[in-house]
Amino acid sequence: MSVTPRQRRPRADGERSRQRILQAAAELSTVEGLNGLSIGRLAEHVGMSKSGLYAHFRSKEELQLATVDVANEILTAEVVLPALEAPEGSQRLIAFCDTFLAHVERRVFPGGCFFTSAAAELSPRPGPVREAIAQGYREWIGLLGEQADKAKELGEIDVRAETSQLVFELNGMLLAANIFYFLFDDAAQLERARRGVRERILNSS
Amino acid sequence: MSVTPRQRRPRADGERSRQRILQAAAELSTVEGLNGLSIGRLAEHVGMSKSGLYAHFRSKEELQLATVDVANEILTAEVVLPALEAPEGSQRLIAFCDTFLAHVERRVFPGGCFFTSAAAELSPRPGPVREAIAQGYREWIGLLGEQADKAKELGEIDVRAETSQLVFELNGMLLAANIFYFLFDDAAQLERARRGVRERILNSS
DNA sequence: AGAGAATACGACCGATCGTGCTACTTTGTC
DNA sequence: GACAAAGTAGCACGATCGGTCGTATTCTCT
Repeated sequence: MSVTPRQRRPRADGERSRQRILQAAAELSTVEGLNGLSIGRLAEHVGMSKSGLYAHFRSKEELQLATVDVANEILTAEVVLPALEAPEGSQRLIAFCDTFLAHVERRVFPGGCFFTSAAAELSPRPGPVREAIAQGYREWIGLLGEQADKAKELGEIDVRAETSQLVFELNGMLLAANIFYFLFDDAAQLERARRGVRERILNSS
Repeated sequence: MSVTPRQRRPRADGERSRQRILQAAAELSTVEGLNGLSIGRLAEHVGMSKSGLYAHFRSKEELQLATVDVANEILTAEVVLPALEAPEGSQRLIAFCDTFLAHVERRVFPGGCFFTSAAAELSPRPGPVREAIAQGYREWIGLLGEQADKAKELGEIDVRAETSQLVFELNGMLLAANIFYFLFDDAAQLERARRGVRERILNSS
């Protein structure tokens, strides 16, 4: 029969180290890239030895997958949760976009949205890490879609508007704002997204 | 006084090699990344030795800058020129977007638009290479802006519409289509962009 | 308090990184 | 046809890559 693998409880200090590592990995990889970030530099950055790092992750890929997970948690805390204060429907839809752009501007990640840079880097490279990124993006798209549908129910936007199309366009503005904000070092890009989001939603009503 | 350095013409075969190298570099870097692409793999891919490759470029950065240049030329040939057949104004504006999306779908670059992936990778990394990418993008944005302005003159779109805002949103759709097309392996993303572009322009009239 | 797992380290592995140097072949110019 | 420059390969360098191993320390559970 299947045996319970008798997993050992991790130690408290180990869990703290693990978290420090993953936090740093999520931040650094928005600048260096998920693949470009090397174990050595990461270890040095958190003040550990490479081999000490390997006590927590058996391979670089396992580290990358865990990094995607904590990046997701950070995004939830910094972008999703704050937007839940807005009432459901188009207001919350706008709030999601605003909190997203705010987290870019506040440099929660030094190189912009983690999923944006990871998706751009890994989208042409099939494998488990790309799948994890894709899954994260699907959830985000789902969140936006939910509120778009809710907005239809509430009569805030036309029921004939196609949700997937609307969400695609909103996401496009967020993507462009994120990349061009850093490429041109120009905050006006964020402002254009904020304005575009509002007009696009208003135009669907 | 200053002496004319009596430069010799480069050899024809050398120029051919150089071109082969840069063509391969432009293609490979959309998958591996401009930084992730190593001299060794590139040399192997074009069937040369690393040192043979290095006769053409004094450093990796010089290779990257030259790669941006040829990528620009490829984009001009594959995206810009074909769109010039469309009449100026909103039609050519749409044509630019269509030929862009077509070049993504036709896999002119195996990992999607060169400038998109390069911008995502290098936008948080200041330096000459990022500046070259930014300059390339400025030219592209300029092209779109020209046609938007022309469309205003022709009365095809409302003169009160802000060109920079319109171009930003169009570009966002192209960006999103490019990345999500590869991330989700889903051609519907391209279709959404084609539709979104048309509706966005129509909505400005 | 003692046992044993979890954590962390330093040393080390083979491979590959970007980059020089040297030598040989090929080619354009006078 | 001579000669210099351009092109290419071979080889080697110091650094770093992802990863392993043996060992010492520290926490946690009984």
